[in-house]
Amino acid sequence: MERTVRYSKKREAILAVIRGTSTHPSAEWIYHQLRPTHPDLSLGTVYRNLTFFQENGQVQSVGVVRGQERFDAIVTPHSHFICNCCGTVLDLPDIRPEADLERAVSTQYGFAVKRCELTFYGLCPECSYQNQNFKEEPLS
Amino acid sequence: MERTVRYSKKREAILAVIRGTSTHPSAEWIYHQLRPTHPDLSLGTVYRNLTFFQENGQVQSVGVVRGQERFDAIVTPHSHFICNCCGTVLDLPDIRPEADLERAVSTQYGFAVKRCELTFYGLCPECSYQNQNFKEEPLS
DNA sequence: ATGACTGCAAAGACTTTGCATCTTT
DNA sequence: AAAGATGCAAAGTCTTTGCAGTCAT
Repeated sequence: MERTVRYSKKREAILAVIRGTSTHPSAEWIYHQLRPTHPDLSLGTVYRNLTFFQENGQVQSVGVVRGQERFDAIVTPHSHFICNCCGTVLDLPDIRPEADLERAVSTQYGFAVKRCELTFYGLCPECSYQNQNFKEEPLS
Repeated sequence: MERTVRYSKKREAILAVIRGTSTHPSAEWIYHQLRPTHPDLSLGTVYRNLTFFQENGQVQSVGVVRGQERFDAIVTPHSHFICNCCGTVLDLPDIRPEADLERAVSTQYGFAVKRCELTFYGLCPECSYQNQNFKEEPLS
């Protein structure tokens, strides 16, 4: 039996926050964003709804950056850049792996590919400028 | 002043385990692997050495899969497939994003790109076969 | 009225860290 | 002897979960 989904004001607000930002927010970020207008919101509810949205394909995980999972309301294929210094996650709308690759993985290896993530790591312009010493390895 | 690195038997053993497997192991996996031969090994030491190897470019993180960070001793560019069902991480030696893309990200966006990760998600052959129902659900 | 949704706080899972001890050089 | 590396356990972070109360249908 399918679960009946009910309306919830907080769920709506949480999704609106995710859709209204390009920061690829963490659960904590969403929580703090909503706290002023929803003083009784609980962090657990944010987590529960994030799971809900992922199961429903409304939100995708961008991966874990510095210990926190980051989310994205844009579920159409696109790539990301993650700054090793400040942890910022940015969209790269134009950058996309060849469509052939996904098919190649399916046929060559026999995998049922659902989706594909292309992520670049490095330094964003601000961090490159401010922090020349930060040359070495990812914090990711 | 640079830190002086000293030899350590356990460090050597840890690296050998990572290099000797294609499972893209987690800290816990490495720990259990070594426990029989090194009964006094501590999990903290595994973590400390994983950080060390990453800082030295001997090991790279493949990302966090089901809450555990996974590592890879192959640091040359290659892609991965991650099974949503069993969590297996597999190498895709032949699959590689176009070299142009990395350059494009640098020039178009002004990022200092250090590296790039291409990861495919889906079901591995075993899981596709065993668990047909699994494809119905838009899973995490 | 039913069962979905939530707040709260406790529990869980993974990782980091402080300190005394042991090792390498 | 000096400084790095480790064991141990405590602490830290992030996330999940149980339960009782609230809300949507």
